[in-house]
Amino acid sequence: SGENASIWELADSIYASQTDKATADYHPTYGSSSTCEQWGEEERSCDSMDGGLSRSWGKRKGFDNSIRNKDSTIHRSASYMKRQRVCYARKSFNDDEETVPSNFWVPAKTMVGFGLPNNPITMSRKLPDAAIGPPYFYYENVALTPKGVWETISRFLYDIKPEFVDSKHFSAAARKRGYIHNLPIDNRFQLQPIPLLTIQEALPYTKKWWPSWDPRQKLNCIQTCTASAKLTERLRNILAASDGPPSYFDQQKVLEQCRKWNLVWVGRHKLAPLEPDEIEPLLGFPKYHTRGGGVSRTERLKALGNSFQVDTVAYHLSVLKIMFPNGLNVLSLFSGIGGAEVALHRLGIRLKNVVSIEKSEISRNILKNWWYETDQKGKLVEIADVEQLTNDKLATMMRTLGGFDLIIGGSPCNNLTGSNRVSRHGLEGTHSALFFDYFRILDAVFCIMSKQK
DNA sequence: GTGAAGATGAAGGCTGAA
DNA sequence: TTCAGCCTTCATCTTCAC
Repeated sequence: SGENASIWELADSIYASQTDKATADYHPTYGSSSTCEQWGEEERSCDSMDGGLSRSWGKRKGFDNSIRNKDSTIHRSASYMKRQRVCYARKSFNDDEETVPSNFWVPAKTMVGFGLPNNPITMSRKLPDAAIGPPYFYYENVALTPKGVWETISRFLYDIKPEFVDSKHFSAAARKRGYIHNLPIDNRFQLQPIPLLTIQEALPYTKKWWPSWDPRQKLNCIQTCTASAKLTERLRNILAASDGPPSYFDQQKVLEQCRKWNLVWVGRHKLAPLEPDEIEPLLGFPKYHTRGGGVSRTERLKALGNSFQVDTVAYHLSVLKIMFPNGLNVLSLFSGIGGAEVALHRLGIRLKNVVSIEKSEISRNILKNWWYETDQKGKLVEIADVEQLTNDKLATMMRTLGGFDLIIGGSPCNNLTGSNRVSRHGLEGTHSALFFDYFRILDAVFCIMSKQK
C-alpha cells in the first residue's frame, strides 16, 4: 500500500480489514490528479464522423493518424497490433513508471472491484474528462487474459482502469471478469433475492450425497463445454470399487475431475455435470431462460457459458435506477442471451428501446422470447452482424430513438481465455478483435451525442 | 447433418518454503 | 526475494454414432 498502491491493492486491503472486522479508515481517491495527468486526458471533440473514430481513435498517444482514415478492418492487422504493443512498451517505461505500480494490471486476488454489497468501499474516482457520461457505457471480458490485453482495452476505453470482480462473491460459482465503465460507484445495491453463495445452498439436493473429503464450497467458472456421461461413469466405477471411503489417491483423482468439469454429487458414488436449468439461476437468469425453441442441451450450455453473471453486473448497473426513473435506451453489443437486459429488468429499470447486436440466431431467439415473455413495453431491434451497424446507420437510428443512455456489452473472449488451447491470440484473434468494433461503435455514439448537445 | 465424446496444454496468478 | 509447485481457465478440433 501507500501512495503508489493500485486501487485494487487498496480495495483488497480494505476488504480484508472489513472482513476481519478491523477498523478501516481509507478514503482513496481513484485517479488522483497526478494519476489522471499521467494517463492523459484527451480532448473530447468531434470534428468529423470519418469512420466514427474522431473522438479518440486518432488521438491515442503514439498512434498513427493515417490509420484512422482507412477501412475499419485495418485495426485488426498485425502491423497495427505491433504498433500498439510498441506504443505500450514506450509508455509504460517512460510515462507511468513512477506512478503506476508494476502489478497495476494484475487483478487483485480477492477480486472485489469497488466493493461488495456487504463490504462497500468508501472511495471516489475521478474519470478522465473524455470518459464522463452520459452516455454511460459498460464493457466486460475475462479477467485473466494474456498479458497486455487489459492495458490495450483500457487505453481504447478512454484510459479508464478496469474493475476486476469474481462473481463468487455474488454466486455459488466463480467467474473472474474485468469491467470497464463510466458509471458512478456510490450507492450501489444488490438484486433481490440475495443469491445463494455455496454449492450446497444453491443445489440443496447435493447435500445428502456430498462426501466429507470433497471440500468444495464454490463451483469453478461455468464454461461452454460439459463433462460426458462416460466420464462420470468412469468416476463412479472408481468410487464403487472400494468398500469404504476411497483411498486418498482415488479421492484426489476424483476431485481433480470434479474441479475440472464442475461436477456435483447427485447420488452414492454418483457425480454429474450441471444442467442448463441449474446453471441459469447460478448466473442470475430465470430458470428455463434458454429452454425451448428447439435449442439443444449443448447449445444451451454454450450460450450460458458465454454470458454475464447477472447479479454481478446488476450490482454495478444499479446506480442507473435513480438516474433514469423513466427508463433507458440501450445499445447492447454482443448481447448473447441478454444478460444486460435481464439485469436491468430485474433492477426494475424500464427498457424503453433496446438495439441488440448478436451473431447467434439461437441467442437472438432466446432474447426475443424473454422480451415477449416478460411483456416488455419498449421496442427491441435485433441486428445480427456488428459490422453492419455502420456509423451512418447508427446516426440514423439515434436520431429516431433520441440517442442511447447505455452502451453495454462484453466482446468475444475466445482468443483471450485460458481455456483456449488452439488460438489464444489475444486481441489479434479472429473473435476477440471484435473488441475494436465495440470501441468503434461506442466512440461513434459519443461523437454523435456530443454533436447533438 | 447433428450432437456427443475425447484429445489437445499453455499462461499466469497464488502460496509457501528456502 | 526467489522459485518450484499448485491451481484455474466465457475453447477448438476431430472422430464417431445415429
